[in-house]
Amino acid sequence: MNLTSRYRTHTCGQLRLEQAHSTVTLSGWLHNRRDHGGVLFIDLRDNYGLTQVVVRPESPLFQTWQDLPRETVVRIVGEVVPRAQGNVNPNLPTGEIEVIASQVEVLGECEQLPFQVAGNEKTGEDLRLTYRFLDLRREGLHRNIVLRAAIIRRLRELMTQHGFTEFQTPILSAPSPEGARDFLVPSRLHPGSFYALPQAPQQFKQLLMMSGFDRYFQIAPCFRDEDSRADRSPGEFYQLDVEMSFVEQEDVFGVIEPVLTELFTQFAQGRSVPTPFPRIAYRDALTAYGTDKPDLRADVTMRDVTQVFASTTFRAFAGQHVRALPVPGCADQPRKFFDQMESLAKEQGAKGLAWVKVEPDGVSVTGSVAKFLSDAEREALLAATGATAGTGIFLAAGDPSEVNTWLAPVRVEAARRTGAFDENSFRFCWVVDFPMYELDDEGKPAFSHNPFSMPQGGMEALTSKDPVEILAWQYDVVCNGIELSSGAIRNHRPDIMLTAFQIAGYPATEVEQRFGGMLRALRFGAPPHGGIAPGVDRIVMLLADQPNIREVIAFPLNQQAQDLLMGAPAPATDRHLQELHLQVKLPASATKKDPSP
RNA sequence: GGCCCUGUGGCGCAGUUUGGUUAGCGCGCUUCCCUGUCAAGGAAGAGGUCGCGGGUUCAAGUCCCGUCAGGGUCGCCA
Repeated sequence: MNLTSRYRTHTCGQLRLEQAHSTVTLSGWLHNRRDHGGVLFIDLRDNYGLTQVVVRPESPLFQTWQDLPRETVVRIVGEVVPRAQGNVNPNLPTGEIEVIASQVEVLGECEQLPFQVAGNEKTGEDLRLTYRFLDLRREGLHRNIVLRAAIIRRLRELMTQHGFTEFQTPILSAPSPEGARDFLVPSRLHPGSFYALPQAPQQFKQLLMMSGFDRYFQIAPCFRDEDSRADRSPGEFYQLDVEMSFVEQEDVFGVIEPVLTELFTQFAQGRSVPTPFPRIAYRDALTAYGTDKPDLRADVTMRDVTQVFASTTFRAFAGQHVRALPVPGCADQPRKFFDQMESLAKEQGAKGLAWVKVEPDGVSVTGSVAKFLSDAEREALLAATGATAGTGIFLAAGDPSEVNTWLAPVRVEAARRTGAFDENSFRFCWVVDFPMYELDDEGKPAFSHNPFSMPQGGMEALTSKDPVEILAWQYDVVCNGIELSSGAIRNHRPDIMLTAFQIAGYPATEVEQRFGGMLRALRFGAPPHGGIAPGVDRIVMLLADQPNIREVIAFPLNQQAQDLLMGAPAPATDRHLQELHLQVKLPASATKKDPSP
């Protein structure tokens, strides 16, 4: 690798004692200046590191250097000298040397900064996004983006080693039949018609399996017009899109689990990656963790204790589904702890959160609902939860579709507070056995997740079972409570697909009309196949230990899906609209901000 | 679309609960001092219609109403 040019003989992270007494040229940004009056220290920064440049008052450059604002881009020529004993900076790779500058040339001037690049001062995110190029110079974000590149490079290597071939699939494509909102692109050649940006290359990768390529992968851009979250960027994201022919569910796991394990171990920086990944059935995940993306770092689980309160006289629990969350080690937790857990549950929509604490005798309990429990209920509750002295038990009662959700954040936070939480590991799991159908508002079966998944049991299950009892060959891989990916063994049999859609209320004619391309391909010799698509941004977010996905994306949109730096989206010019045969009709809400006189 | 939090010099924050003299602090910026710092140190200084509009009051950064903006979250994300 040769990085030298007129502008530099070395990078700012390169010089060591062995280059001492040689003349070098460096270019970079003026990171920081320490002016001692009689001696001036400059930190020069580039992508590779920092080098200390020294200027003395007898130098003709002294005044120039004193006047240069931070973040000015300069080229310097100087002599590398070893630092005196005691002046070595052990925190800096280049800390054993410094450069005595003899020439300086300003390559790029810098105006007053909106925020400081040096250091780790907090800054509002909208300002950071407006000046993203400055933000990206800062150490933390810069490092995240470099890490992202290293992770993606390693993913390519690992996938190639496993026999996968990398593809590119269209960006201008057809609207997705199901799912999130599409981004549409108007067609100039076909007035009134639109392309859609792909929400995922789902159909293309299946078609590639039918084309005989056997193992496909792509670092695939995906576009969804949905609202953002801390772990979900609005508009666009990347996924490691994978598809394999002649496989069953365990064969997909057998490839992806080693890839994720190897990737995470390499970049884990001391954190452990326990294997094998546990397989948790969807229904069990809801019961034990209150969510289908459990954070296994929290070492406590919920229990269904509806039976304990089957004949209770306590009105809040009577006739309800009751879930218990036993949390050991609560003996010393103050009342405030329990109150805070209750507010967590309330944020999820719970009306309240009951709790009791087992006293040192291991038998009696105190707490918000202690006086409402009969002796029999108390004993049954302790037995059902395995609670012993000092265990706090949180209790939520209500509709089965809601109670789990209320306790989910309590489970994680209570574990964190009581030390039953493993901060230093990546805890993966496979969530499996998703239901194929669920009942909609009118009580009719509807696809609960992916309509193109193969039902477990195939045609026989579809024709003989109650739809809500049918499971799909569909799975998620979850790490530390973050859903990295969904995946499935696909339905490659047209007859089974038509029957599956029929159960969800779609007549064959409609399926033929909407998914004709896919059905046609299935009729010309489709291999059994399946795949998965872990989110690249979320992987980087986990490995960079960032709570927000925008910290691992160079140029993310803000929550309103705007690019504050480039000014997108923006109104189209009249010429654009004319070429595309479009007229803009603004909603009332968009015009009221600018009332005409 | 709903809910929660936030909005005070260039940047980050305190002050708002309980209205009351000149709105504080840190960083940055300007000027000066300083020959070994690496978050350099010291002295002085500039910089604010407290997001915007309306209201209550003798008096509003502080209370009330509305509105805008940013973040989080629910819906949504097959």
